[in-house]
Amino acid sequence: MSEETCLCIDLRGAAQNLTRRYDAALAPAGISVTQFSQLHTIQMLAQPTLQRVAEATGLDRSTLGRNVRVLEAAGMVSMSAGEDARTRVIKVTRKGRRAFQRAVPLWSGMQNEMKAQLGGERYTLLKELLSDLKYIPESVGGTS
Amino acid sequence: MSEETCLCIDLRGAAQNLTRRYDAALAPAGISVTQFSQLHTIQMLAQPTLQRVAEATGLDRSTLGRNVRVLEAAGMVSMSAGEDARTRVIKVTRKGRRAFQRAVPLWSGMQNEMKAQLGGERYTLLKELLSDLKYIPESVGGTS
DNA sequence: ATAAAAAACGTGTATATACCCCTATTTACA
DNA sequence: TGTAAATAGGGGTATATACACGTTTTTTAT
Repeated sequence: MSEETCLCIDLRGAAQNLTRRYDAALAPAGISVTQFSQLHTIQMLAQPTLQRVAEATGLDRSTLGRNVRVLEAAGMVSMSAGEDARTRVIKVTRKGRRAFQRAVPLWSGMQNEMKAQLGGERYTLLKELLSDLKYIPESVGGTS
Repeated sequence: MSEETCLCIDLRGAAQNLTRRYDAALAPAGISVTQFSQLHTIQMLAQPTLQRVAEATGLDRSTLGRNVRVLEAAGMVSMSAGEDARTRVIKVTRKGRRAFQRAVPLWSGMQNEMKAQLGGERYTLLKELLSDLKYIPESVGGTS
């Protein structure tokens, strides 16, 4: 009798739940898991434009812009004009690097906690399944 | 060399992706997947209070209140004072029921699309893993 | 060289979400 | 019974997110 639950809603619920847990774990470093992830991306890309970061994260450009504004207000990143006058280049500040570094072990702790909770094999499986969900097939049913 | 990705961020990405797909699928019925899910919950609970729905969905009460306000503005639900003067009771309107009914086959289509994309066994596995993620263990490492 | 197309960004608007604090009402207890 | 505690909601504030539209700058094609 129990009805089938919505995969999308279940995914969102799990994401919200984990967000709370990760945010709580990172709190001592003064950043959220969103900020942690974005600082990481910006550092990796080395002075990228908003567009680059948006592509790398899969987020909408305007979303990214607003998220980065939060990081900027917190003094974690700074923006400056790029060579291409249309662009603005993002740099992680010293404060941002320090916060990120402090967050790394806390984040690792949470990742390990999740591996422990799910079990290593199931953790790997979940990562794989989530990776599959990133790809939107043109037509799942097939056209022919 | 490839660095480990954040489980939380991966989950959120998948959830955002699926939300887009489900929303697109439900668009002909005039509701989003959020609204679909909430209409379903409200119908199941039969004239519940905000609190009841919040508990059932695992969302914050204030979040629920704001979501329901959107449904109310769309004419999908109506609110009226409950016996307990502190509460407000939510009812799905005829319009809401019609929209929900029209959405059901579209939603089922998406669910099947996801099963097809992942494969039935992996779909089931994913549901199981997501269910596990709903439970926050007091202490994963164990205290004793 | 110029006009059209494309790219990068900002803003407006809207939903989804959470946390905190305040108010009104109900319940429990002493 | 009268007061303290618990419960249900509302509103403020803030982040995360997307889409549509407009502006500026660069590229491309003629």
